[in-house]
Amino acid sequence: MALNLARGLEPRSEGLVDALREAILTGRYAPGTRLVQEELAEAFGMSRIPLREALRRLEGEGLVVITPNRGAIVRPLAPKDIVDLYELRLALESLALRRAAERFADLRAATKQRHAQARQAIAARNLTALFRLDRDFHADIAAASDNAHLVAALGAQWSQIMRVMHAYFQAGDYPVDTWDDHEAIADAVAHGEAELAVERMSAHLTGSRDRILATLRESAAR
Amino acid sequence: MALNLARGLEPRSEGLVDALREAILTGRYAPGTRLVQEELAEAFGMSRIPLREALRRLEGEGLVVITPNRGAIVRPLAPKDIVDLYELRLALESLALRRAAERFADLRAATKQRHAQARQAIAARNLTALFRLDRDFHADIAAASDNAHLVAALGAQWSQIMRVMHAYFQAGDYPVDTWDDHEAIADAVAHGEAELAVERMSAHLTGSRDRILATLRESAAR
DNA sequence: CCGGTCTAGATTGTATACAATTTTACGGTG
DNA sequence: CACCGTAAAATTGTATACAATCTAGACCGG
Repeated sequence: MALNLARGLEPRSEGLVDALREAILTGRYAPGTRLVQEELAEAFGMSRIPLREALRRLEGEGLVVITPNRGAIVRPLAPKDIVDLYELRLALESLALRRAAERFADLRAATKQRHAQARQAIAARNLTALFRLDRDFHADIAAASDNAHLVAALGAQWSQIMRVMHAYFQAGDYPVDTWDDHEAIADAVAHGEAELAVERMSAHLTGSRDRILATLRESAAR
Repeated sequence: MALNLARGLEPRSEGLVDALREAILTGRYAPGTRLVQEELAEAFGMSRIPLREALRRLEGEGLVVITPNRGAIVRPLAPKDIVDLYELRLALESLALRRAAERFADLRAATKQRHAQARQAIAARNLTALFRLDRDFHADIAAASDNAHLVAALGAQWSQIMRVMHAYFQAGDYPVDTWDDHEAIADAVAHGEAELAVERMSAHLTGSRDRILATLRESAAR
């Protein structure tokens, strides 16, 4: 009975959903990629039954599109999707910021720490770490809203955006001033200045969105 | 060549997801209800394989909670969930209204027509029809926003609220002034007065939310 | 009576096998 | 060469069977 703890005790499909989601979010399965059941089942070392269940789960999350009798693909994302997603996201983040500012949530220390870690990650060209640090900031704000459904909605939105970024970004593309923006937003929240925080978030997201759109156009042109 | 529109030709799990979702949304399976696979498979006339896939799909949509080796239940909803959902919903509806007002979307005729149909439904004590008419108004606004992701987010939110209402409402509980509110909102949108529309929506939703919370408390007390 | 085993039944998890459908490859025809 | 039918291969859909796990109740010692 060696390492049965990691996998042996829980159903196969449990870890599988996370593994598949991770692979889709990190772009290992890029938008539009066909997900052939037997290949995946082989790759993850199980039969097609739990695999199919995992695909249905991800279909429900909006990460996968399943067409009857024709199989599953990673949900494609058009430029219009990016625009729509960011529009939606600003509304969600604004709500989160207002709720966080109401209770004077103080994320300044954590944000500052992430800023330092980000410098290291940039030096090391560690794109994955940068994404994670970025996500953590926004997740902290969402959590500070104390609204589980808002957290879920923001999480779903982040997943979609993340897929494009991982698919088309290089380490150099990551905007340097991200972390300054974050600190400015955390400051406003800590002082209870919700509308200032929202304004800063709006600028932050617009910049981020336009950079993604530009990168997407570049990739399409090549 | 041949049109494969026929229902009989598509996989069993397709119609199944819709049937199960419908049953959950209409409260036939109320929040907290255990969903035993063999029972359901029997009821829908198929084996557990497609049924399990449907449950996973609904899990991804947030309507069902699956615990490993212990089965699925209809996701429970606490009063706090209602509050959070309405807070989220107002943010989403506001965004939709602003986008709809930008393009002076004119929903007045459709809204007026639904008002008339609602009168009949009230007279006939047809609660299901009332819910559908209510949903159609909000779905129209969402559609007018021309943002597919916003539509999806609003749809998910509506599903959650709908479950509580179906579970605890009687026909008499449905607020009469709903349809006047809708017409007032449609008027503001048609005139491009976004902020007025938002203000009216806010009042509309607050009233709706408080009525649900009151009904919920009543049910709990009994 | 209380709290703790322990076993039988109920229920979930998944591999296998096969049916249904789509895709691909191919040879004939104009 | 393009255009079809058509059969083979690939792929998806699902029923069955069995293993793994949980649940409920009987039983027992305290």
